[in-house]
Amino acid sequence: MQQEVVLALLAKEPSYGYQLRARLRQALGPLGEAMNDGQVYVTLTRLERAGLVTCESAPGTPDRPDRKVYALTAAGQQRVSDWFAEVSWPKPDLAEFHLKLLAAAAARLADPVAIIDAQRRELLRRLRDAQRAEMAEPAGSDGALLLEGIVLRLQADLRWLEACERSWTHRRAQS
Amino acid sequence: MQQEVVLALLAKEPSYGYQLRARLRQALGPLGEAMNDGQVYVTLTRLERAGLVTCESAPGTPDRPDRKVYALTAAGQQRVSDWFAEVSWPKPDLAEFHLKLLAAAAARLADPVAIIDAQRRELLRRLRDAQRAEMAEPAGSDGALLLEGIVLRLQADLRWLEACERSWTHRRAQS
DNA sequence: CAGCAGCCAGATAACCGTTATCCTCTTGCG
DNA sequence: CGCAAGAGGATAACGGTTATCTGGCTGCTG
Repeated sequence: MQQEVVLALLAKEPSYGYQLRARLRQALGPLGEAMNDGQVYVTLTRLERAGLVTCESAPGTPDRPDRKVYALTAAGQQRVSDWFAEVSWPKPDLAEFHLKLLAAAAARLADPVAIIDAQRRELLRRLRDAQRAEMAEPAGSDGALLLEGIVLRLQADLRWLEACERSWTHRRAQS
Repeated sequence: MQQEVVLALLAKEPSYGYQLRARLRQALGPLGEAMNDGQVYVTLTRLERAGLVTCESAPGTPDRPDRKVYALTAAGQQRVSDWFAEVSWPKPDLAEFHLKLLAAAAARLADPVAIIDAQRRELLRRLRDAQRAEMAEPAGSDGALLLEGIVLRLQADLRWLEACERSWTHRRAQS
């Protein structure tokens, strides 16, 4: 999942860990902060062990410490091509929240409607944050496009929360 | 993430592995098929090791094999209450697709617009499936509510894909 | 110039979720 | 009887996340 991203970056040109991190940050915009820096190195070693990349030590400039330059193998090239050909999409993940509501009602430990309200406030907060971040990005940039997707999804989630609230207030009235 | 769900089920009443699996399946509706059966047992052993549940062997009926009945400890109760009080929401995860487009363009190994088209066809297919599954569920049921959320999200994702396509065709025209 | 903060580059380990596979025991059925 | 299917449970391999550690180099400041 993350491996393919790193492979694709290497498909453009061989590179070393820190440079890959920087390119990833730039491509993700403000969301790049959520990414873990160390994971790039973990991923690279695993890719090397899997035979998808090769590593070559390069002394670099005399003032810089040595770096390990990674490059794709033939198998790595194939993997990148396969990735581009494949369709996939993040899973629902709404299920967890849904189960939370059912469990809260069953255990009588919390009010589902109150949980929904708290969740909506949180999502509204995130929506404001995302919209503000979108405004701060230059129009038409990569980061702005990604943030637009986040905003659309948050809005869809908010509408679902309203449906949840209708359903649960109705159940509460019936019980 | 999954631990809290299992804990909350146990908060309603002590239970054993297979029963928990069945209750989870019922609560998730047709999406329950995507759940891994084995994970329930893995989660239970971890919860026991963490001191959140206790396990007691019960001989059950003479014709049934023995089962291990799990129950919440005081620490487990606390954890469930904390979970109900907490707000969280699944991460974006749009980033992976976004990086795929950038990488495809940079490496010149695939056409971003073609990737977007393929993705949209896939999402449209899933949207149809989800809507059909929603119709098959009894109206107002738990499964139907969850599927409604999936549908709303898919529609939001499709609108984002359209924005992506506009952006990328524009870039292609400029290059 | 000395010293220290801070960044570059990389490594390690713990934890968690996913998947696949294996096991025993029981029930139903031809 | 023999066998498939399901109930109930366990295990191992793999991948992603997070936190933390190490050196070496930069640049600022007193």
